[in-house]
Amino acid sequence: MKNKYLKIYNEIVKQIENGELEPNVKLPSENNLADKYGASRGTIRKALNLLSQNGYIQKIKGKGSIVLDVKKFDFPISGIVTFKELSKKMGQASDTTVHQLDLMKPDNFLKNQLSVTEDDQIWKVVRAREIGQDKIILDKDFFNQEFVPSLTKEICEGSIYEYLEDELGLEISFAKKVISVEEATREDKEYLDLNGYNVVAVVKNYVHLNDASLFQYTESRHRPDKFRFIDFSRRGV
Amino acid sequence: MKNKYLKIYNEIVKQIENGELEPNVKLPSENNLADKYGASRGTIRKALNLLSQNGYIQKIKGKGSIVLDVKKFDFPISGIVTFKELSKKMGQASDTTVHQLDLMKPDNFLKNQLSVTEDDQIWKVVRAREIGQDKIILDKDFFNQEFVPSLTKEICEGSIYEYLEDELGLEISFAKKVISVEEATREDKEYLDLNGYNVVAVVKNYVHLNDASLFQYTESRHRPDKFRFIDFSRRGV
DNA sequence: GAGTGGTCTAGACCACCTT
DNA sequence: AGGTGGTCTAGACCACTCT
Repeated sequence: MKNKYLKIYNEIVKQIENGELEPNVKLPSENNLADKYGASRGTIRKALNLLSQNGYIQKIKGKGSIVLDVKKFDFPISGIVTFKELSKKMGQASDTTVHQLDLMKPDNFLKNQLSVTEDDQIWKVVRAREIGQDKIILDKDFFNQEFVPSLTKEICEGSIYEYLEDELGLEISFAKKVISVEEATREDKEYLDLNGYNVVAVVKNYVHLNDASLFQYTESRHRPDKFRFIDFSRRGV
Repeated sequence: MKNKYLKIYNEIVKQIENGELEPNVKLPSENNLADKYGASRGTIRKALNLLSQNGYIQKIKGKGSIVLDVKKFDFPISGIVTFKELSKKMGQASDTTVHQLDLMKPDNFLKNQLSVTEDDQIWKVVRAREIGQDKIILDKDFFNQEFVPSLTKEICEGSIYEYLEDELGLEISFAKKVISVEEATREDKEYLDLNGYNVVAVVKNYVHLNDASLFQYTESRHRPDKFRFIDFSRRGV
């Protein structure tokens, strides 16, 4: 993290999360901060815009920037977050069971979801996620082998993302998520503790790399009473 | 719209949505665009970053910016979108039935959701939304009267947002949404065509004005098979 | 009128990719 | 080596808010 604006951003985030900067107090003005951090106003503005986008502050023209009550915005899953990060945030014991790990030819469904041809090979990973006592989430992951040459049970039991980013150096860039509610399949009922529910909340995730290529399709199927998705958005942009 | 970077952004958006700029083609370089639009590189970068955030392009360091396939990203409800905009996008006939429109004292639940005191008065609006043949969405809106002095049945049958923004000049700034799945209440069953479902997809929406004050709480309750929520997000920020 | 955030400019250096 | 996007600077003018 050598970027000055990121350092400034992170420092202020820490101060807000610590409580050093309390909700509703005003930040110093941009010119003030520029002096304080030895940066130009442009760099300060870049940091403040990040804070604004992520719901930490509100900028008001002619007045200043005020700190928002970030505690009221409990755990933000907005964006791309992995199961491991999530369960850590919730502070609960978690466990992963790998039910399937195969290299296969894409069927028609997958050829549609991932942009692959007949010849490509696809990794299929099916994992049940346990938080607290119950198996609550069924993750079905599909990777193009072109990007992920090898995959082991051990990797799947931990965080595949860590492996992809740290070991393989893949740079995940953006994702489209589609959230819906579907009837529970036989597979859902077999692998999850559905507690009598006959529907699941489904998050379909299309993950792209830095060069915009689509390399992963994921379906995350949640027991409805344990599902929450939080979205923070600003009007206009 | 007098901002130069917004004009440039909108021009390029139009070109992408028209098909003048096809997916996977490279945009001109930033220096090129700066000449072309008679702007500085900083202004061009502002426009391009907007395009990137909204899923129109992908910027790749050292190479250039490429156009993403925006048609694959069908209707994006990401962010704050009103029912009227949504039904227009889906190109279907739509209808709104106002079941309740009252000025009331806040109960404990509302005092928690909205930041109001005993003395404030709250508008409560309950509306059923029909798309196609079925009543699919039940909207329960709560406004602080401090911000919305008067409200009529006619306004509620159209778009409350248009009224708030155009007539009252309120500037909606940001919102937090929480998506979950809940058991259908007696109210849901009474006002909606639930088709046998006993759960609903619920979007709880906390809407803030420009000065960060919370002025509206909304619950949008959807029949599960008709519910979709789409989220586009970039990693890191 | 003084202070604030929003926009825009012109120039500089860097890391990265292509050739 | 030359082009590209990413960062940073210093200065300018504007619209808005407060007093």
